Amino acid sequence: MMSSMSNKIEMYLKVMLDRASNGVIEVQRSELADIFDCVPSQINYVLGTRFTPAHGYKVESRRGGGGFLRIIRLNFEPDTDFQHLFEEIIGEELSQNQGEGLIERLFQEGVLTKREKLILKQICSMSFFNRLGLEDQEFLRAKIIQAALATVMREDL
Amino acid sequence: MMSSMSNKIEMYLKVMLDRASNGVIEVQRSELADIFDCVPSQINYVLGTRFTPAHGYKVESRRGGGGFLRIIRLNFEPDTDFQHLFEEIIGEELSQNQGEGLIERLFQEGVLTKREKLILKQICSMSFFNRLGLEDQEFLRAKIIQAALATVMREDL
DNA sequence: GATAATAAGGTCAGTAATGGTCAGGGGTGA
DNA sequence: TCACCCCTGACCATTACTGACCTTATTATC
Repeated sequence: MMSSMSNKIEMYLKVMLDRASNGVIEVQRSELADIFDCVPSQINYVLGTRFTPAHGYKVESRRGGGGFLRIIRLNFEPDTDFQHLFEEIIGEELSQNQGEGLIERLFQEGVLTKREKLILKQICSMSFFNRLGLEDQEFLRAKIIQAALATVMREDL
Repeated sequence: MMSSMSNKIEMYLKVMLDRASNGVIEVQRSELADIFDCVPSQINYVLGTRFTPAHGYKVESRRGGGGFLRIIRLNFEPDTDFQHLFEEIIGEELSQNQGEGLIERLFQEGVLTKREKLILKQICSMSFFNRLGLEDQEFLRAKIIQAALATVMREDL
């Protein structure tokens, strides 16, 4: 059930982003918290767990009077970002949440098919990972996505 | 002889699955335990003994607030090659050669696309594996192929 | 200008709400 | 007796939510 408050807030923001022509929206944290009847810091929780760079979003903000949150959907330029992603983001370590976010994003961008997305998500969430230390888990996730990307990037397919 | 509680829970879930249009249901463990007046862990027992890939089902879950169990029916009949395949590789360990052979076979049988085959081979030959002991390596390979196979057989794809 | 008041948003530790695991007890039939 | 289910409960792991306290920007006042 996708019905936790965090999920609702996430969907609400994504609908707003879809409606915005340029993939950028600005909202006020306190106003959003009012709409969903939650504490303001819950908004930060949602942003921190669902709108990270790995998920394909960037968040900017400003405090004080006239403050705001600006959520930017990063657009994916296949020719440049693909290579960039492969080399830089994925060389690091990925939490499960970030890994799934990245896989989902690659699907949204048409890089992976739905089946491939589900296979990779499944592999990245295998219980086997629990045997490993946290660092190894995150490294392995990164390597798995990297391996998949390396294959998908091949030109002879 | 009275049907055991596990049998009742099993039937209940299978009726729900029949009613669901796409062979997928989501339930809450604690809610189900409440309905049958049993401890929550009994639900895990039922899932672990009756809803495995070898039985033609796959279970995904999420912990924490808003958590759930998702039961997915797989798209193959009992007593077919696929069932035997699952039984074969469950709990087994696969050398790199065996792993690649199995992946190749699944491709030949039309279960995996060419891209999926290459992705899985790439993953199974990652250098990361060298950090692990031989036993872990082989176990991980088996788990990866199981995960991919179970995913690809989902009814809702 | 300098300063105080006001109006945002940020952080983090703690609590609540889920599901997972495992060792063990209790039947039941061969 | 022994093997095999079924069932339980204590303890663990993960995700969601809250509130107290902190930082920064703008605006009003002197």
